Amino acid sequence: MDLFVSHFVNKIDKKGRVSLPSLFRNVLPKSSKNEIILYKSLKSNSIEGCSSQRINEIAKRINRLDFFSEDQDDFSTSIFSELIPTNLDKEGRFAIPESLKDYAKISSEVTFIGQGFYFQIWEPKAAIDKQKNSRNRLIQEKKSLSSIIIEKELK
Amino acid sequence: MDLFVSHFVNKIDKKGRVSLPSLFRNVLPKSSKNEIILYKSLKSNSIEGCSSQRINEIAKRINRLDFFSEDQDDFSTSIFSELIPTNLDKEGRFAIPESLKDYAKISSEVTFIGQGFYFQIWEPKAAIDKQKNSRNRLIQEKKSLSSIIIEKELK
DNA sequence: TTAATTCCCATTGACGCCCATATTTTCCCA
DNA sequence: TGGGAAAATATGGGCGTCAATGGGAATTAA
Repeated sequence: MDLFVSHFVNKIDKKGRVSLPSLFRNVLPKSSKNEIILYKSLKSNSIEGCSSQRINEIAKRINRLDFFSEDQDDFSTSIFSELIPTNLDKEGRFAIPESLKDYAKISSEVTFIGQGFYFQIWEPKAAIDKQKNSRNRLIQEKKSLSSIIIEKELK
Repeated sequence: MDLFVSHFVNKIDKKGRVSLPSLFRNVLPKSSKNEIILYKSLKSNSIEGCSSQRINEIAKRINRLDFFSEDQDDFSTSIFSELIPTNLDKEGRFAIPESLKDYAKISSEVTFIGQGFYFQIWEPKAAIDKQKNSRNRLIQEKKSLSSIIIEKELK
C-alpha cells in the first residue's frame, strides 16, 4: 500500500516526540525516508503532513498559474511560507512544533489519520468526532458518490 | 475465476487468525498476493475486504476532487482513515482487528461471502440470514434488476 | 551553560516466520 | 474405475523480530 491509510493513536513523550506510524513511514519515498512536511490544515483545526516530494509536485502546479498574477503570489505565499520541514529520528519519531500543537489543541496524545496522498494529525477526541461525522455523511450521500467508486468497473 | 465468488465458513484460532479461503487468495493480484484491505461495510454490520490494487484505483478518482474543499476532506477521511491494510502469513491467514470484530459481532467463526470485486466477512448466523434475505429480494425484484444489468452492458 | 536535539540502548507486547499435523482434494496408475 | 500416493488446505503452536515507548548520554545551538 503506497498511500496514507488507516488511523493510529500515539503518545507524545516527555521530550515532545511522537512515532510516525510505521505504515506511514513506509509510504515516504526512499529518497527522503526521514523527512516530512507539516502545516496547518486549511480545512480544520488539525495538522497536515506529507512527503517533500508531494510538495514539489504541488509547486509545479502552482507555477503553471499566471506568473504575474497577484493570485499566484497570494497562493504561493500562503502555501510555501507555512510549511514546516521536519526530520524523523532513527526510531521514526519527530517533534511536533508548538505552533502547530496549539493550532490543533494537542497535548499528550495524537491521532494520525490517513488521507491517501497526505495525512492529518488530530487531538484524539476531535479525531473521533471527525471520523464519525465523515462516515455518516458518506452513508447519507453514498448513492450520489458511488459513481466515483464504481465508474471503472463498468468498463 | 478472477472474482470473489462462493462462500466459506472458517475458524478463528487462539491467536485470532483466520485463513482467507484459498479461492479468494487466488483472486489477489500477484503483485500484492499477501495483502488485503479491510474496512467496515457501509451497508451492514459486516466487514468488507479487497485488494490494495482496488483501493489505489479509487484513490486516483478521489484525488481528482477539488483540492481545498471540505467535501473532499470528509470523503477521504471516511474512506482512507477507515481502511485497515492487513498481511497474510505464509499459510494465507490474517488477524481480524478487534474493532472490526466488534462491529460485525464476530467471535469464534466467520463466513466469507464473495461479492465479485470485493468480499464480506460475517458472523456465521448473520450470514445465513443475509443470504436468505438477499435471495428472496432478488427473486421478488428480478425483473427490475435484470434491466439494470442489461442496460449497463450496452454502454 | 542551558536548553533543545539526536543518538543509542532497553523494555514490552504484537505480529510474522517457521514447523507440524490433520483433513481434503487432486491426480496417477494398475 | 477404484484405490492410493502426492499436493493443497485449514489449523495449532513455538519463537524471533519489529514497532511503540522510555530514558540516559552525547551533540549542537543559542
